[in-house]
Amino acid sequence: MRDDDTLSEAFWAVARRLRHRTKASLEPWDISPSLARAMGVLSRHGDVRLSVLADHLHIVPRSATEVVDDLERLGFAERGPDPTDRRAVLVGLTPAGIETSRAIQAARQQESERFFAELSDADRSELVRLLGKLREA
Amino acid sequence: MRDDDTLSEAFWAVARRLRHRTKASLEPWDISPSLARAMGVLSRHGDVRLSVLADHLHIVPRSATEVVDDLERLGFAERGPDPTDRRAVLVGLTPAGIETSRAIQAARQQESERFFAELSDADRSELVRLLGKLREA
DNA sequence: AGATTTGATGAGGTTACCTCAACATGAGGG
DNA sequence: CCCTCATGTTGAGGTAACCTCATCAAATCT
Repeated sequence: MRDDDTLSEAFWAVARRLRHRTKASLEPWDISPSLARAMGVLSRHGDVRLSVLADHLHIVPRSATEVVDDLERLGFAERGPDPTDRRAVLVGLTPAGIETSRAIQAARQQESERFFAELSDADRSELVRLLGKLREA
Repeated sequence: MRDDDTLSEAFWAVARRLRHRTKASLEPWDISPSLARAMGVLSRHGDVRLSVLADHLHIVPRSATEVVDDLERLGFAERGPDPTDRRAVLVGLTPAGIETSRAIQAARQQESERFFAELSDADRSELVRLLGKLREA
């Protein structure tokens, strides 16, 4: 009964394919997956502290500093003071960042749709259900 | 109907969890996931050329050189000449490598079983079916 | 007020890759 | 047989996306 092994193997094979597709869909903007993810978080949450951004990305704050550095360099995000705590930094998208983020999310969603379109509607919701079970701790 | 987006999100959430588990299961041997993968390939295919190992790992040959360097340093693999081509190098596991590889694979499978045990038998085969569809080009 | 905690960042490290160039060996054509 | 071209591996050097540890200022607790 070693199809559990087959299961994780199959899972990673699909993950690899999905990852390549996702990466390809970012090509028009010449932006890395990790920056795109960060922009997604910022577009969903508005101005947040750097440490909050780090939490959402599941990285340590020090690493978020670098992500924000990169986004600032690209003109997609900017730092501002937190009025309630002078140690803290609030990070938010610039107008250019908002626009780009929207475009990226649209493209990414299209890619995702195309990828999972290999499944029927019924199969897709089945997959959602199964993945939902595996997400929980 | 934008649950396609939810789908890839859910997929990555599960991937993250599975990756952490897998990594944790390697702790007793203090070996990196990439070396463990390479040992898996070597244990399945016996002595292979470095470039063949690279193919299996989906990395360029130059990177396989480094993987083999590491495995050799750990005493788990060794290089030998290819009798049919003096440019080539055959890589194989040492006895210690074979033993360790077996232990790792057992542990890894146990982890995988535990992970997917959150699903019923029926759900598991359903997931295998769905992932199978998504694997194809 | 003084001690402790917290938020961000400088310095430096790691993993797992990559490209490009060099070098030896092998294979095909004249 | 020699010459050219292709192939297998590796040296040199680079990158992305993380990490830890130390530092420093600002906030909070006692």
